Amino acid sequence: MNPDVLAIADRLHSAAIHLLRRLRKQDVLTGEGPARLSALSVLVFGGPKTLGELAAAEQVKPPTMSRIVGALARSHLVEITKDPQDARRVRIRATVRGTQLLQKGRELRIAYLAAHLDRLPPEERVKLGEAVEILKRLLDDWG
Amino acid sequence: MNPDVLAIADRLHSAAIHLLRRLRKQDVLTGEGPARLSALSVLVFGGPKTLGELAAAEQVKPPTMSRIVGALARSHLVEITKDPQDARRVRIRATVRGTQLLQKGRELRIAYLAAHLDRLPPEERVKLGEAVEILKRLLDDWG
DNA sequence: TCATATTAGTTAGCATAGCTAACAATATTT
DNA sequence: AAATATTGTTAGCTATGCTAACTAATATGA
Repeated sequence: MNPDVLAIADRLHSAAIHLLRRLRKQDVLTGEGPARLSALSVLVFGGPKTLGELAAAEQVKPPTMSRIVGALARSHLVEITKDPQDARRVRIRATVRGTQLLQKGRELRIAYLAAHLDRLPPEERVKLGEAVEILKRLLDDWG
Repeated sequence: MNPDVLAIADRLHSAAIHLLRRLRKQDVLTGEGPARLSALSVLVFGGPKTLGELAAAEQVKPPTMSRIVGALARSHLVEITKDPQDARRVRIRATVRGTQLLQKGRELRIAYLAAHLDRLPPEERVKLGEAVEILKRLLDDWG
């Protein structure tokens, strides 16, 4: 096995854990946890979804997503309606308030990250941006 | 504010969340959760630490680390001894079994990641590796 | 048609992992 | 010696992950 892959996997794992710990400290300022913000983000950028679709998009089991959506609904960040075609299904969509809150979280995260990303040489920032795209594509067709 | 930074922050956040959700499914095969494996990793690669040092390294509060270390000790993955110089302090170090378990987790993660990283063109894999180094350095002197 | 099977979500209950507040024990400082 | 500071632990809250077991609704097919 290629040792480069070993090192990349280790460091990627570690970096992801520590990055999220940093960002979580900012995210809590929105009053919602990371799983809720992430689900909300899918709804804001990807449009309305059923619970099952949302669970699949977030790589989470339906009961977990059910609770997350319930909390978002109680905070009036999403709206739940029954599907008229199939009464088993629920349609979930972000409210205006949900969209605004996501935007606020984005700004908090940016203000925080920017202070650090700005210390990188521009070419390193570009490299990081490219790598994030690679990683995003990798995750999208992960299977 | 540079919109590139906004996009990078968003996608980096999202990618980190989704990557960890994927990897967690592998990590549970070791029988220990991600926070425990991460703390164990610090001990294995960084040598023995006090509880406070470990909490700081993991960007977590002492009570959280206290519980994590307690669980690791019950599984005989770390050993706890009192500091003879200062009886308030505890020294925590990985046992042989802890080191072996970490290695096993590494192998599981690799086997899983490698199957996906291998599908990337080599130059993209190199880019990803470089970006991870940039990110690691950024996190290390985050402050 | 009506019985059965499948699918979509929810509820209940468990574990991990984060936090703060309050405490105990030990060192340090005055 | 007494007050203060440091180090960890305990108790108890919240959030997020899971599986198992359930309800309700749709699809299938004898």
